[in-house]
Amino acid sequence: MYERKTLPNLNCGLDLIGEVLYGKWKIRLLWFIHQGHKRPSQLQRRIPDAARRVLNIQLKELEDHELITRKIYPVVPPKVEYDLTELGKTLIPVISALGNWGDTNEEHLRSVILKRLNSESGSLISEHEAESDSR
Amino acid sequence: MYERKTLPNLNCGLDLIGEVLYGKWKIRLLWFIHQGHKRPSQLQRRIPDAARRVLNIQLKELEDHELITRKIYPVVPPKVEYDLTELGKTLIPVISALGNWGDTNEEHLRSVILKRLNSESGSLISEHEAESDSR
DNA sequence: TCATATAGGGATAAATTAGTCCCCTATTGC
DNA sequence: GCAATAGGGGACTAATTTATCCCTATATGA
Repeated sequence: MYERKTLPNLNCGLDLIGEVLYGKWKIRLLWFIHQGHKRPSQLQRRIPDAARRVLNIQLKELEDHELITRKIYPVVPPKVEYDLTELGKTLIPVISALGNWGDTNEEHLRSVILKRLNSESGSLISEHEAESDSR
Repeated sequence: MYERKTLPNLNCGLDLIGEVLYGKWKIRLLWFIHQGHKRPSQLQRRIPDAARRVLNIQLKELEDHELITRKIYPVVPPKVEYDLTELGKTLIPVISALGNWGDTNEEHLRSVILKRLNSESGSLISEHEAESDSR
């Protein structure tokens, strides 16, 4: 396992929430679990861009941080279910606020993000290509 | 400059906000600017753990994403001031919600974060050392 | 017998982010 | 001239996070 070389800051609330929420897929995992997609395979289907391995690791971290619980049913084939803990549930309104802000400003955000990407020279994709599926 | 090799997901609001808010110090930068610490040197004093270089880079990203503006006064020695844009201002309540959640659950979070760090084997620091300044 | 589904993990590589070092500009003050 | 102040940036390295590849186990169905 990877071993940290520097200690995280844990001074204020923002440090703390950052520590448990950073991770490319964590917020989505919490959200989908909240929506009732509790089994690993369901979550993987909802987040197809993430590698299985990575979801497992981030789920484990969420569990270690006590935002979700992991229940193993002793059946074959194996069955596992995640649920939000009480603490995890209190995070839902916050995540919801984040998502709403993003949705509200969707156009603007997509535009400035793509603008920045394109000006990075290599230009992975043009702003045009991004909208029309010309292939 | 570093050039991305994979495109970010920009499907939903959570993807979008993630794209503009990820970065170790960005949320704090927005927060402190909101509090009136507008000049680079002031921000650096408020966030001493961050390297100057890194703050500059993240400030530039926030500017590119139009969450802050950068005003240069043509004086010597140079003077620069950052301000939140209208869009940036709408993010303040969300950041505030994040911080409040972290503050509210401070004890629990610090405890589980440290527990996880310690169990990573190397044990950078003991839960004890963390609280008493025994040196 | 072989493929499928379910859940998971070790080793390793690639991508990304953060941090360090050193240098530049121009003025005021000693 | 030299130091301090204020704000930056290039080149490079280190830290961290994400992704890939491949392997385990068991029961069911074709």
